[in-house]
Amino acid sequence: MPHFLRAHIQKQIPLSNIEFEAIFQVMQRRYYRKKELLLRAGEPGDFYFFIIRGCLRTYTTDDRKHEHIFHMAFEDGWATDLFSFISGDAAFFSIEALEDTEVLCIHRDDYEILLTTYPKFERFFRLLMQKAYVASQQRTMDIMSKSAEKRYTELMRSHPQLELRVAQHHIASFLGITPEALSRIKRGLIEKRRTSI
Amino acid sequence: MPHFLRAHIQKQIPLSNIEFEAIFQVMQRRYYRKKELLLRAGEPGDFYFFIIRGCLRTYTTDDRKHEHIFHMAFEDGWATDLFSFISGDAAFFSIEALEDTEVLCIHRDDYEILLTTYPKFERFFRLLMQKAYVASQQRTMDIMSKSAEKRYTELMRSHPQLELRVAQHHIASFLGITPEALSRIKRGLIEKRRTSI
DNA sequence: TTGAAAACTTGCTGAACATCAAGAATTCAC
DNA sequence: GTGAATTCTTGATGTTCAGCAAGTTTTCAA
Repeated sequence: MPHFLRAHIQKQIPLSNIEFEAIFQVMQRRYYRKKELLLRAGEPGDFYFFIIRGCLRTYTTDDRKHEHIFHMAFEDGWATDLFSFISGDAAFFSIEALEDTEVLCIHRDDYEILLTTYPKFERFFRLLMQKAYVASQQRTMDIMSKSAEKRYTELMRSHPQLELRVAQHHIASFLGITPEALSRIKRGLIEKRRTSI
Repeated sequence: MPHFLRAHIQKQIPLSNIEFEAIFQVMQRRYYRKKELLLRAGEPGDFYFFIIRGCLRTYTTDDRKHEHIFHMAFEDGWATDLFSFISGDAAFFSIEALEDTEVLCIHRDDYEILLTTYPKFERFFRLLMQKAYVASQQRTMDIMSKSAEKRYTELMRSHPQLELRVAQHHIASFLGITPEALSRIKRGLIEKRRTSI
């Protein structure tokens, strides 16, 4: 599996063998079963997870026991509670495997050492953070300015594989609506298509 | 004004004179009048703005001509359309001065050169991105899981200075609601306090 | 394979907030 | 200082989506 990580990093920056060895040595390989938690809200989120195979959801549970999915990640993606990862404080998010999932994970301490030792990784993670921040911005603005139906159709267009791999109530949670609302939106879209043909 | 920027950076990382000179040399000082645009959506966002004095709002205008504020920044804060800044593509956000504002701004090209030349700045901006991303995460989750009233009271608690410097309809837009809705929320809170005393 | 659990759908009702319109208060430019 | 523009408030009404309950379909584990 090392080559997956290497290929992933080299999409952003060139990497020498020495540098790759440095990161690969501190990344632990782990396996999680479907429905298993990688992180429980309230506990410290000590690891940054890189997904080799499978799927993770990052979510919160509010005071009314309702879950809200912030992020879903697949192969070649990353997941963590970033606040907890950088501070060591209690995590706000939980992370759950939506499929049997294989990850490489790096501990906060190793991350700090790696980045101060190798400027290349400082650069790599700066680029990663920039992209994640841009994606989060876009998500915030979508929720503020677009209807649930529009968010759903755009998500299906940009990530058609989601429907195949993720339960509908998780997609609803990611969109910020209830499963019932999503069910009705889908019916509405089918109606629309039927009457316009 | 150099010392403002230097103090700001040194909150995160130590800085030599040479390094500070390197960044200060490529940061242009600019002044904007209240209501003036620093960036217009659709044009490329070539600069990253550091605020010395004043206040900026970063917002979008949707297809129904409604504005949605993504971010407000004050002294010691940064503002840009990050996607446009890193890609050179058309900006999604506009940026407007809410007060007479004085900034130091760095051009995309200088930013790239600075970060590849000085790993310290790679680190500084990595830390800046991390914090911005965490804040954006929190904002997304607040909008998804909290009522407008709760978001308002929490915002006033965490940023009491906002009410003094920013028009109420801008606060409403930042909260993701209409000015009318915020006006009613405020009345409701006063009612609550009155009846509970 | 089958029974239980989970996921999805549907109808009904309600809450939160948007929209529109109009008046009151405040701010701003000259 | 004064009129115009902007901002804030309030009321009436509408839309979107949440909440709840019950039925159906699908998935999963023994």
